[in-house]
Amino acid sequence: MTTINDIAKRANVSRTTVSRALNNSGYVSEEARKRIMKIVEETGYMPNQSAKSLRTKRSGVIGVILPRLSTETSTRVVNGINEVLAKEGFQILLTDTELDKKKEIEYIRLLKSRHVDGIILLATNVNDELIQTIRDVDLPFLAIGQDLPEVTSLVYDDYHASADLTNMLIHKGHHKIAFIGVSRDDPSVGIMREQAFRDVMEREGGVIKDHWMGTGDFSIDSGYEEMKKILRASGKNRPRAVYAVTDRMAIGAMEYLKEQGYRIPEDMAVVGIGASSLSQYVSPSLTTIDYFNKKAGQQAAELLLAKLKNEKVEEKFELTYRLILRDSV
Amino acid sequence: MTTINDIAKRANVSRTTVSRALNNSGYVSEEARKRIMKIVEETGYMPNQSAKSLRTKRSGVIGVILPRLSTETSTRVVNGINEVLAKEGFQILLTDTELDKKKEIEYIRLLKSRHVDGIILLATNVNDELIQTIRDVDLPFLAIGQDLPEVTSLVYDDYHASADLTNMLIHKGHHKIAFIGVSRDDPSVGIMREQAFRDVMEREGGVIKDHWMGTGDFSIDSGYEEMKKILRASGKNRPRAVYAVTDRMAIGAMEYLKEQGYRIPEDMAVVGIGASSLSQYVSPSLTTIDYFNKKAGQQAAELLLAKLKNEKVEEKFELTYRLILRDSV
DNA sequence: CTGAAAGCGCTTACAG
DNA sequence: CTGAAAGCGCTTACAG
Repeated sequence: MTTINDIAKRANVSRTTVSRALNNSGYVSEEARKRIMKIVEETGYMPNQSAKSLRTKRSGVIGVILPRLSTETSTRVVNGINEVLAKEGFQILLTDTELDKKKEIEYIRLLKSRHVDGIILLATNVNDELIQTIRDVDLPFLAIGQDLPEVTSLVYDDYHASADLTNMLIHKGHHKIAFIGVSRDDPSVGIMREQAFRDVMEREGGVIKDHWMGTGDFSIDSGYEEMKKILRASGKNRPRAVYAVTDRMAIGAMEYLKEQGYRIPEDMAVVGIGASSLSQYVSPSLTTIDYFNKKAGQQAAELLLAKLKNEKVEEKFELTYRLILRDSV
Repeated sequence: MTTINDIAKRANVSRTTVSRALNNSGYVSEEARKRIMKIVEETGYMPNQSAKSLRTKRSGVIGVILPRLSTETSTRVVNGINEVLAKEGFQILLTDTELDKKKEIEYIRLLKSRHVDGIILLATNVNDELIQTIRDVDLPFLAIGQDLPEVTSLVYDDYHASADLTNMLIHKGHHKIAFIGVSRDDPSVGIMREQAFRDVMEREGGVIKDHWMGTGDFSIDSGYEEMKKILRASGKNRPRAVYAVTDRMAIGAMEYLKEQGYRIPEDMAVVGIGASSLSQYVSPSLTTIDYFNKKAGQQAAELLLAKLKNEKVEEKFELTYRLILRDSV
């Protein structure tokens, strides 16, 4: 492997000068610069980033922590992050917690030791140890999806999105709405979306029944199972709509309903959140909410870059959303 | 940031000993080890990976080069890679070429300069400069999806998969089959799948017409457009089935067909390749081929790990596939 | 405009 | 069992 010393020798200058030429720092005579660049070209020399990083304390790498690598939401966000970061010459070091909270903390530390310049976390929960760890590593940090105290956070407007969706259902004439949520460990999805649902239902005179409330785990299967449970527990008095807090669960619910011969939306309306590509092509197409995940990723990357440049950045950002009315309602 | 020197000082030993304790290399008295580990715990010390990597020439990072971050295929493969690698303590440095061939080469070099221990490339084409670059960087290397000469390659069995699919169509009574392929720059998808189609059609007495052959770009839209073109060019003599080389294009084709009032599969059968989740939930569900992408990623990671351990590894691996018969045929 | 020297935080022969 | 020293490949005051 060619090093800066090899280049220096061949160009008859010190490695100091090579470094300056390469980084456009300080004065280098045009002559020397040309000689150096020519040799760099010829040899295909690339500076050793570990050495550089050891010296400068910057690595050109941003750590990204995902709850799951294989969901469309994650992919879109990472896509947005990467688009912005790649343009600035940054690379992404990717980690996947597989929804294990311990790993979130572990990876934050690990990324620090790998000298990443900053971290973006797609957050799924909020807890003290997490906050503490983020404070400890003292790196430019950005959270997406949850409001982490004292951490720059980009949050989806879960409350209003959920409220809008519920309202829409009610104004379409549905007062009996089943709800498939997720664990309350996830404040954004598990608490905010449910709270908005309850608030609107109460305000608008909707009917909430305990056995119409299910709790899934984000998977299509869990949507299917919860729908089954809800219908079985309902007897004659059935809901006329079901609101699942994610598209995948909504699609699972639809599967069960179709199997049981329900017509959607005539017998039962279905809505989800996420605007997955699945939601568009499933039949009937699913009414859902688009959170513009890619844009969230882009914005997160831009904010992180601003932080790297020591620009002042606000602590909280609320993202926009859009209701997509389709055939399932 | 705590360094090995801080730990050494506090433990009253040299940093040599700390290093030995941390890496379980050489002798360290039980006493010293305990003292060191306690302090490591307390301080949450993590070795600086840049320094380590500079010294040892290993980084614990594997570079992954994707053609597109936002496709299900890529995601599944990366998922498989990550599952295996994370277990062994490796991280993934992710790069996305956005289907730009130049970037493939650029990123290989870049990853080398970042001291990755190995590279996995989801290959989309084969060209001399690429092969040359791979040879130049001289790193443990693995290609998935294309057969790269002299590079360890994991390839899908595109020929037989495509042949099986075509055969199945013919045995269902379809002799007039339209085909939506992609550019021949991509040998696996653009050449092999088409070749098998042509071979089987010829052998089995199928009807191939030039204006029934379209070329898309992997996108849903292109499937839609190619289907439109094909039907418009066909006049009265229409195909009775369409084989798109990817699920997304097949789904685009389905969209157009449905819009035009075709019944699927009665008026027109549709098949794709990829076993995307879309293919399962679209209506009617799409007959397709499952390439077990996640498993491919796992196997790639395992082979790379074997190479890192200097184990001998064969040069070519053919992956298996599975035909999934569903309602679109 | 240029270079010698120090130092980033590790590991690893080598010597004891 | 332990430590001093060298060195990985860079950058950056400092001096000229």
